[in-house]
Amino acid sequence: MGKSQNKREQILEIAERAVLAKGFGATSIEEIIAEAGITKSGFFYHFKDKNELALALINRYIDQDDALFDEIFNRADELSSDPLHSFLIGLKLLAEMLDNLPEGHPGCLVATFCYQERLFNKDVILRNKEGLLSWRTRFRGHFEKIAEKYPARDPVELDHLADMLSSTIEGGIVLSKAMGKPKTLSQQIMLMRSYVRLLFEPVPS
Amino acid sequence: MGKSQNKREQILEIAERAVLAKGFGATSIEEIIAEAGITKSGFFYHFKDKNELALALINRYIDQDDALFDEIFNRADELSSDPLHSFLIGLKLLAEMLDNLPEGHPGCLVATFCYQERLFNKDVILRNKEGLLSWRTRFRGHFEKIAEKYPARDPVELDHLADMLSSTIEGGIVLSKAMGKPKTLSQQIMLMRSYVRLLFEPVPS
DNA sequence: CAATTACTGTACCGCCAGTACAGTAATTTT
DNA sequence: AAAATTACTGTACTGGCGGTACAGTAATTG
Repeated sequence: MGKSQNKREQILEIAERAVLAKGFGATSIEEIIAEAGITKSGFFYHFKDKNELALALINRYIDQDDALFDEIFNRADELSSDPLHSFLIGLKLLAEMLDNLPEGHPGCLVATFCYQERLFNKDVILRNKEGLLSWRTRFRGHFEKIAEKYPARDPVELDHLADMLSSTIEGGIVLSKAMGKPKTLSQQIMLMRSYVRLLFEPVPS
Repeated sequence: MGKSQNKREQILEIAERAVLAKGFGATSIEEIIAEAGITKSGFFYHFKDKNELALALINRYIDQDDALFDEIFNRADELSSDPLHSFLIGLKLLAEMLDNLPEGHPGCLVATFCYQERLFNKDVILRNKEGLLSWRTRFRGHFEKIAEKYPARDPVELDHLADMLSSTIEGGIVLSKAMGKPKTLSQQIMLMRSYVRLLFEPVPS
């Protein structure tokens, strides 16, 4: 290879930060290449147009998030073999991890992209949707095992419950960012955890 | 007055739709004036720059949302004088109302703006934050009355619980838009309703 | 030694935000 | 009836950006 090989990765990092702070349309290629120290030709060597950058950004984001959820819930499974308590531990680990980000959560690309859908082609929109669906499948798996062992105190659809975690994270990020309070996100996750406990944990009779 | 008087309002309507579909930075003044049938000078007569448009948009959005919450929760108060049941009715009315929007919720300006903060000046950011804080105060009022009468089954902060409704709405809108399923939003609100019931409603011993 | 990778450099087009300022038709105030 | 205000139109310009095109090049790989 020519030189760095990681210039592409650097572009993605810079672009993600800029897109989360200003939106995709307002992020200029010029500012990205200025910060990355490359020329415009260098950028268009890696991405044939801005939409290809968007696709690479969302793919990267979803892959990273998947890896993070794997790590957290695998760790939780090591700490308890009970599906309910393992999931509750996972939510706590998630909340703690998010609380330890000094600047708060930087923002979710899925959320920004859904608020700028007119800017993207079908591939990007589809990948965004797939990310959400994969998280639904993942979390639904947890709730299926929980509901098998513990009867729910209120009849709820497991798909909706699975979506609730994605929704809580998305909503929590919006409140955190808009109010300038990083802790808000973890507080919302802990509230959802409280709901899961009330819904499934047997009353200590 | 010159002619229409409502051109300003028309600009705001067109701009809001465009901003929710493409982001603020990607919404050009040219397209707004083209759709409104005015000239660029006409636009700059009403708003001295794009930031003033942003401020007018967020003010309008928050005012409309406040009016909507007033209507729904006043109506709920007419249907039950009990604070818990009145709030549960309000959540149901809200979910039903959102379900009856044929195209789904168009999106929340507070959410888009928080994902594009670098584009706005302090006034806009502040107004965005104030909107969220006013909803916290509003919903906290409901939870205070509920908690006074019914002991919570889990020790939770009322501010967090109040934020949970804003968070549920924001998260639900993101999922609805990204997945192309308008019903997701009302489903999430009904899940929050289920939580409030489990948290406060006495068990029928 | 040839091909590939990862770029640089130069030059250009058309669109858009924003500025400036002069003009005007209708309405309201005095 | 005259003056002022409101709500615009019209024209003309600057500078920045997305995107295209294409030629060149230094390092690495097969």
